[in-house]
Amino acid sequence: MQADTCDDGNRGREESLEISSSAIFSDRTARLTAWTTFFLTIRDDHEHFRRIKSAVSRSRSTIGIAMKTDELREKYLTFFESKGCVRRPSDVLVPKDDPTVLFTPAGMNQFKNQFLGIGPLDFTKATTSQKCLRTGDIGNVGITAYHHTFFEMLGNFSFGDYFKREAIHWAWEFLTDKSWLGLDPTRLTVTVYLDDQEAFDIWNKEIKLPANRISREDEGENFWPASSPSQGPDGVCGPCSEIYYLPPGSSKTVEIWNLVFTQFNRVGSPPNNLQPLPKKNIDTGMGLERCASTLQGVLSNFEIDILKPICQAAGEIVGVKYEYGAPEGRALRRIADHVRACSFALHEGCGPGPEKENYIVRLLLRRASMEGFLLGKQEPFLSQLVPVIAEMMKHPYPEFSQTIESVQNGILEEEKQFLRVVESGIGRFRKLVDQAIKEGSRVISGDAAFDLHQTDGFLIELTESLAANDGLTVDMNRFKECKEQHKQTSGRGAFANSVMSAGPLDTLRKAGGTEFLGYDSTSADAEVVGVIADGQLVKSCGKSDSQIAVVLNRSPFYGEAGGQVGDVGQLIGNGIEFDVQDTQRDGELLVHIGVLKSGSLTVGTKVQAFVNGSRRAGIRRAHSATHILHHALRTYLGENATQRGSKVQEDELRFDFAHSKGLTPEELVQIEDEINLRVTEGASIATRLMPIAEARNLGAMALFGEKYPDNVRVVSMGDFSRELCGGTHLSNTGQVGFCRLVRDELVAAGVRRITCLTGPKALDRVRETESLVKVASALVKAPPEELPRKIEALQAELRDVKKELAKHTVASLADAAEQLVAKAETINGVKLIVHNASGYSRDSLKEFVDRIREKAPSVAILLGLVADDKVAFISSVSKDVLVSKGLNASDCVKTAAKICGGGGGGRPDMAEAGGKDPSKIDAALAAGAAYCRSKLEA
RNA sequence: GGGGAUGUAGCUCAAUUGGGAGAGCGCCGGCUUUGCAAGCCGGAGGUUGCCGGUUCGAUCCCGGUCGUCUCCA
Repeated sequence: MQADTCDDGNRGREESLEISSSAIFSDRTARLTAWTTFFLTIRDDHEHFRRIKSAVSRSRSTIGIAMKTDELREKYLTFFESKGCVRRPSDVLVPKDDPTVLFTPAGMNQFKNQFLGIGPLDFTKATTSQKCLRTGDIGNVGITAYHHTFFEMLGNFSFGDYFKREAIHWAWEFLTDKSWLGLDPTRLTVTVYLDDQEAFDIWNKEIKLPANRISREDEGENFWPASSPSQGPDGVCGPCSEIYYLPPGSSKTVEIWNLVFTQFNRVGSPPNNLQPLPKKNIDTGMGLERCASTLQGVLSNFEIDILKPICQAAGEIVGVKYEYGAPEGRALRRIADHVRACSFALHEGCGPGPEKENYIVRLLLRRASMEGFLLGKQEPFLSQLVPVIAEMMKHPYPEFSQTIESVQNGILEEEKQFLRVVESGIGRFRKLVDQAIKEGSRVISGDAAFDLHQTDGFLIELTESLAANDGLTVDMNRFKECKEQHKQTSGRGAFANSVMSAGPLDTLRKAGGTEFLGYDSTSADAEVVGVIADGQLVKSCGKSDSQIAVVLNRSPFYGEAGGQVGDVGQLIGNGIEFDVQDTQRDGELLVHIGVLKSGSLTVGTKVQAFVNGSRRAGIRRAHSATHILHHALRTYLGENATQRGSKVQEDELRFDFAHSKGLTPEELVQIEDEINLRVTEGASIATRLMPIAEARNLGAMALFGEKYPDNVRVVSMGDFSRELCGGTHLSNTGQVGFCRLVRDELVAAGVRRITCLTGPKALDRVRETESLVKVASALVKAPPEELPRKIEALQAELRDVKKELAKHTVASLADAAEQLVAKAETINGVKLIVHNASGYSRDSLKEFVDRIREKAPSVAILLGLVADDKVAFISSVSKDVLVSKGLNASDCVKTAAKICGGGGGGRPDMAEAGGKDPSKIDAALAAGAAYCRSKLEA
C-alpha cells in the first residue's frame, strides 16, 4: 500500500457497494437507451439512501455539529505542531525538478532528500497538507465514494527523529481524544504487516486495542512500496499500519490513515535484502476529503462541505439538479473533480497541451467537457466553476483567487478547442454510422472507433453514447485490442521510475552544496570536489573529447535557473585547461559541463575558474531588461499579464506571459517605449536577501507553481519593479543600453511570447534592417520611403503584363489553329492534324488543342514541342472518331513518345506524353501520324 | 520520446490507378424587388505549407522539413 488512504484500487470498488447501484451510473448506454429499467434501479437506490441517511442523521445528532473540512485540516496541522513538527506549506502540484513524476502524488514527495539523507536538515519533524493529483483510478472518479484525481493529503513526517511508538500513539490521540477528532475508539480497527511484531505490540499492549481488532496483512497490503521486499524497487522502504473507521450507519470500514515506517534499505533480491536504516523515518498520509466525509457522516467524499457546492454549481450550470443518487450525479461529480484538479494545475501555469502533464490536464478537461456535452450542455461551461472552487479552497490556498481569470481563460480555450474537434469528428462519425446501417450492421467496428479516437480525439465514451442514440453499439473488445497495440508501438520511450534511489550526484550532495560567488565576481580560486565521466563518479579524469562534468567547492559560474542560461568559460590550473560549455544546477550543486583540453582533473585539484565575462555582461543586460519588460507589460496590459516562463541569454530574452488577446502595434510601441524610458532613467538596481514572507509582504512578484527557498533574493529596480529572482543583474538600468522588441507571437492558448534584444545585439538588429532597406531600395530603384508604393506598382505591372501575354498567346493560338485546320488533310471525313508546335510553352498545349477542336468537330490531333531540352506531346480525338475508328489519343501519344525515349498516357479522348530526345521530335510526330492514318483509313 | 492524421481561394471543404485546380459561403461590380430576408448576372481572389526525389508529366507517389490536430508514455 502507498502511504495514503486514497488509491486503494480494489478496495475502493468494494466500498462503493455501499451505494449499490452506482456502478450502473457509469453505464451510459443504459442511461441513454433503457430509461425504464434505470428508473427502477434508481428507486431501489433511493430506498437504500433513506435508510442510511436516517441512520447517519441520528448518529450526527449525537456527535454534535459535523466538523468542517477547513477545521479538520487546521486541527491536524496544529496537533502535529504541538508535537514538535514544523508546519510546512504544501509543495507545488506540478513539480518541475522531479523527472519521476508528472504531478505530486503524495505528501512525502517534497521530503525525498530528507528521507535519502541528502543535504542539510533544517528540521527533523514536519507536517503538511499536500495538494496531490493522481490519474491511475480516473475511471472510478464519481462512481465510488472515495476516488478523486485531485485531493489533499494530511501527513506527518520524521527524518530520523520519532518513530513507530510516537507515530502510533499520536495517531490514536488525534483520532480519539475529545479535544481533537473524538472518534469512538470502538469503531476503529487497524492492520499491521505480518512480521511487524513491534507495531502489533504497540497497538495491543500500549494502546490496549484488542488483538481481534488488529489484523496482519502481507507485503502487498501493508508494505511501502507495495510488495517491495520481494519485487522491488531497491531503495528505502518499510512496513506500514493502516487505521480503519466504521462510520455510524455503515457496514463497511473506511481506511482513513496509513502510517509508513520507513526503516529498511532494500538491496537486491531476497533473502536478507532488507538492511536496517541507521536513521528510521516516518511517513504518514490521511486523505483529507475521506476523513472529512466520515466526520461529516456523509456517503461520499463528494458530499463534504468543500466539494458538494462544486457539484451543485456544476448541476446549475449544466441545467440539472445535483442529487447524490440522481442519474446525473456521477457525471456532475466527475466534472467537479476534474475541474478542481485542472484549476490547480493551471494556477501553477500548467495548462492543457499535447504532452506530459499538460496532456493530463487536457484529458481531464476534455472528459469533464464531454460529461457536460452528453448531459446536453454543448457549449463551454467548465470555466464558470472556477470561482466556486476558489471560494471552497480560499482558506488553505488564498493565492488561488489571484489567478481565477487566467485559469478560467485556459479552461475556456480548451473547451472551445474540444468542441471544435468534436464537431469536425462528428462528420466522420456519421459516415461510420451510415456505413454500418447500409451494411445492415448494428455495430461500429473497433478499428473504426479507435481510428476516430486516435486521429480526432473522440473519447470512446462519446462514440459509444452517440452510437447508442442511433441504436448502434461499438465493438469494445476490438477497440481495446487496438488501444493495447497502439500502446505497444507508441509507448517505448518511458522515463525513469525509480522513486527513491540515489544517483551519482547524490553522493557529492551529502558533502554540501557549491558556494556560488557569481553575484560579485566572474573569477575565483576553487577546488575540484567531484568529476563525473560517462555518468559515473570518478576520482580522476584525463584529456578527452567527450563531455565531462566537474563540481567545485565554490564557483563564480551561474547554473541554469529561472530562465537564465548557464555560464560558459574556463577552468585553468597546473597544466589544466577545461572548457566549460554549460553550467547546470542540481539542487545545491553547480555542475560545470565541458571538455578537458589538457592536463588531468582529480578530486582535490586547485583551479582558477573564469567565467566568459562579456557573455555574462550580455546576460545581465538581458535579465534586467526582462524585469523591466515584465513591469511594462503589467503597466500597459494589466495585472493579469503575469509571467509564464522566460529564457534569458546573451543580449537576448524571451518572455512568455498570460494574455488572451493579440497585441496591437500601438501596445507594442508603448511597451518598447516604457522599457527604454526606464533604461534612460538609469534607476539603481538593488538585491536583498530576506525571508519569503517578508518578500511577499513587500509585494515582490513571485511565480505560482515555482518552489522558493525559505530565504529569497529580491531584485528591485527604482521604485517600479520588485521580483523574487536568483539571477545576475546590472547595478543600474541604464546599463541595458538599448532594448529592441523584435517579436510578438502566440505560443499556446492564452500565452504570448515577446522576444527582445539588448545592448550590441539590439544595435546590430537595427543596422541589419537598415541595410536590408538599402539593398531593397537599390534593387527597385526607389528611395526607402517610396518602397511600399514602388513594390505595389511593380506587382500591378507584372500582373498586367502576364494577363496581356496570356491574351496574346490565346489569340495567336487561335490563329495558328485556324490555319492548321484549313490546310489539314481529311481522311474518311476526319481531319488529321499533326504539328510541331515548338515555340509555344508546355502549358499552352491544352489551350491549343481546345482552339483546334472548336474549329474542327471531327478531328484527330497530335501536337509536339520542344521545351527545356525535353519533348512534350499532346493528342486529342473527338468522340465520334474515338467510337467509329477506335482511334485512341492515349495510344497515339504513346506511339510518338516512344520514339523520343519517353512515355505517357491519359484519357482516350485526351492524352499527354513526353520524351527526352528533342532531335527525334519530327520522326516521333511522323510515327504518331502513321498510327492515326492506319486507324482512320481502316 | 514515439504513433496516427492533416496542410488546396478570405472561411468550410472537393478533385474517382498521376494527365485541364473546383464548389458553397464570404468579398467586389451590376441588375431585379417600394419593407426585411433574398433573387439574378458578372468579376476578382491560388507558388495546392516549404525543400528535394521518382516521372515525359506530381495537389496526388517517395524522402526531408515547418505548422496544426490527435493518441500513447
